[in-house]
Amino acid sequence: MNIKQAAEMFDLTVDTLRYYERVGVIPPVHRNENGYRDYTTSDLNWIYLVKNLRNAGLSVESLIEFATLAQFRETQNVEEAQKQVLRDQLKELNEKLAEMNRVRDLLVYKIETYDEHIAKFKTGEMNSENVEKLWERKSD
Amino acid sequence: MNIKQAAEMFDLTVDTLRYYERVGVIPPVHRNENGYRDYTTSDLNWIYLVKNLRNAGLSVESLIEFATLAQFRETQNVEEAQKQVLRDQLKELNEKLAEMNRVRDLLVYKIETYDEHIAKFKTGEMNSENVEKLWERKSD
DNA sequence: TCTTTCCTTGGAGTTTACTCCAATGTTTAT
DNA sequence: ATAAACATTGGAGTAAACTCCAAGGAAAGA
Repeated sequence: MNIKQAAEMFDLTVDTLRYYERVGVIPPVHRNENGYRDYTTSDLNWIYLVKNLRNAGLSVESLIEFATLAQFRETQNVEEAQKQVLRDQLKELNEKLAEMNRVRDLLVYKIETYDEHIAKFKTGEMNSENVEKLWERKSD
Repeated sequence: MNIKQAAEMFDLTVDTLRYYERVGVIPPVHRNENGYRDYTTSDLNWIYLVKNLRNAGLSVESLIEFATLAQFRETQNVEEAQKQVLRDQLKELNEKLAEMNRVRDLLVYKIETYDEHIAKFKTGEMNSENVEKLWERKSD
């Protein structure tokens, strides 16, 4: 499968796919005689996992760590090392989930109470002067 | 309370606090006779909420939308409009949570099965050539 | 064959969210 | 009174993660 098809498959751009390969988020993809990338099922599986982990908020850097780990550890236990990285990322993810659940509860509380500190804006202390660039509509 | 104390209270820098005010994430803070900011409890409550929502992954842009909404709607129902924005952010948050839960399940599955596409790295297809900048250790 | 559409690379540009700096003024400590 | 430690602003710089571009080669359709 060529790069365009692979990109479409995961709703990524070809640039992103090349970028991921360049920085080491996904392993080097095999090329045909003209140097064109030819994505295998294995490659597509990688991309699928990477896309999911990125969506979940994991950094490109930690995905690179996962992807390159095997090369830089002089260990017999590459598989175990890699599984450990996945476990680390799972732990990260679980922590993020816990934090987000906490914030959701806070938000629910704020909506229910709509308390004084939210009502501050009613006093007109907020104005367009205060807004640097977004919603550029000064005095219309 | 001065800006340094406020920053310390939430483990933010004074620059970040000024930045938030400048772009409209928090309302303008009252100044004393010399133009120094003096944070009220209301301001601190704002900062607390903002910090939490940022931690949960909401963008600065959407926080600005929340903060400035009241000014740009010629509505009597400012409170209702603001509550609606909070509800929208809650919805966003819930969607993110659902997605992250899904990814967590995927990760658990990958760890359990450690399947073929992860094992690809064992073949040595990954090398330092592939790693652009991180872990800069080309043949040491 | 020619035009369109793909592919390659290296490198430059963009966006988001800060983060730092210079120049300058104020408050606090010695 | 003078130094240290605060404060202010406008604007420049930075890191992460793309995103775009130029120059050129390859493949597929009319």
